[in-house]
Amino acid sequence: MSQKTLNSVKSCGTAVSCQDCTLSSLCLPISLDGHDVDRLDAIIKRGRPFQKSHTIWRQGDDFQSVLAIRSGSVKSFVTSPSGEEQIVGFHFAGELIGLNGLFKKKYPISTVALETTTVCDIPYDSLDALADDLPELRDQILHSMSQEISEDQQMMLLLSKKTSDQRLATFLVSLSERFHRRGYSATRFRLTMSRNDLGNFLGLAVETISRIFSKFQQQEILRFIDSSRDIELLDMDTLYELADLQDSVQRPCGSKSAS
Amino acid sequence: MSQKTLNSVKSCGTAVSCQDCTLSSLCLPISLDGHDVDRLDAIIKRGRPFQKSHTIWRQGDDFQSVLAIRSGSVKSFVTSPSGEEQIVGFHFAGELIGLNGLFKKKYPISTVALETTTVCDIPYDSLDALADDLPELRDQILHSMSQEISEDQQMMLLLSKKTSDQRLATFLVSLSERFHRRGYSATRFRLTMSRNDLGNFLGLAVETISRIFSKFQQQEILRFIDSSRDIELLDMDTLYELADLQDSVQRPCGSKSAS
DNA sequence: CGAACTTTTGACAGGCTTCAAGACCGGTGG
DNA sequence: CCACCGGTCTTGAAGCCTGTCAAAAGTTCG
Repeated sequence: MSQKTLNSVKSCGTAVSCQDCTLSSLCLPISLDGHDVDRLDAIIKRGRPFQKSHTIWRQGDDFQSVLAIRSGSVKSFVTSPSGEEQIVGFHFAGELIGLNGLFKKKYPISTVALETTTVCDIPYDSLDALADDLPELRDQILHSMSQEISEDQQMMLLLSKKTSDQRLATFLVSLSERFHRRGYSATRFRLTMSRNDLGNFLGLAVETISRIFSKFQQQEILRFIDSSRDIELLDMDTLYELADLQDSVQRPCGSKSAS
Repeated sequence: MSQKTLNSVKSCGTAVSCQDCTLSSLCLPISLDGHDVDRLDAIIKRGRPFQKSHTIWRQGDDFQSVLAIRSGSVKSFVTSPSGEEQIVGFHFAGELIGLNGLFKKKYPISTVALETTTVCDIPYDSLDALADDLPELRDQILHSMSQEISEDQQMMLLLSKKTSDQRLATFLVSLSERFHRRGYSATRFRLTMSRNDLGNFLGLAVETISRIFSKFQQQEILRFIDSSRDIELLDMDTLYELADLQDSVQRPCGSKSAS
């Protein structure tokens, strides 16, 4: 295994500083000079890991801080008054969560750990004060929120217009690109969420997810390795064709067969 | 008609200033003192109205400005590579559009006028410069984007989990609250979008929309006045029950029958 | 007043959900 | 080490909600 595997954030013990953190270029890719990083470093708290299924915050909780995920993964969901839940996103190492709580000072969504997950805690008060002085940080926050809006709108298109096959293909391709961008394999990774979560997120029944995975395996579009959670994507061309995705960045693995 | 009607923005000729505009409290509800309003006023351009079906900007166009809608209404949609369109929002007088273009400096969605529509044009360069000095304006922008995220996530829940009846009820209740908040009638308004647009937005076929409207009329939940675009909501209780909405603000018209 | 478009209504079909049952998996304790 | 147990995942059969196709009725506007 020459590829680094997920969830192995190098030397991220409680004592490590932002400057030394392997995620620094991911979680806050802003052009802070040494002094600024120190200031950010000073306000960040590093707590103990969250266990699988732990609720990190609940919809309606008072907004306290933004979290940078250092390892592990989480799901975020909204709950309707009648109790129906809709997963609106999965987040992995190197991603920032909780930003949209700063409007109304309450978290608008619940967030739960999908596996053992470690985070950096950035208390809002300090972040707010720091942002006043740092235009780059403000831009970074705007950037994150803007991107979230675009992603959510792509999800609306998916939920409104795509067939079940296309939905699953879109999801896999998106995950693939996301992992690739962070330096992990684009074709082989672990699905840390259950089939249930996947179905919920994609607007499909669990059984449908399962059936499509079976079909995709038959068609040799993908395969599972050992468990039903470790996946290898075999036919990216077909997946991309099905996904009909906005060219987010660029196809990570090879060019399309013809072009 | 004691109620003011939609699209009648009092004395909003090309010469009116922000200070005198009847929308000022809506489009930029920020605590600017007189001097600041003058500065904002100076950078705003008031163009001629857009005609129905006019494309205000297209997905991928260079980001130039944010628009405040003074009268009329628009639809915004994303387009997938294969050409499928998904309407992601409708916007009415007093609302700000185009904000999420400031990430990537391109508009991520297309926007088209649903009827004759007038706007105030706020060029980005000047807005950006102004925002540097005005924390309130920055907060307002963050606030808008944060709200958009929450709304989009509610739409994901709708598209993923709700039946066609619930979707239409949710839409009507949302519109009702939106109009009410802006001082218009909560029970009687004009649907400026076509059944087609409505179906597209709600993830349903045009025919389904039409059928549900017919059913709702039979059940005396609503009725149409003169045309198929002018609607009156008769049974808000049933609509709210169907909608299963997050208590956005508060029921505008009367309390629920029991409580 | 007619052409083009929007809206409505009906009949039918299909994709996905629901219901049900069995297989598989991971963790625990004897 | 292996049997057991709860949960997850898979697979099959049946049914329903909504989409599709088709045509008529209504609306808009030159």
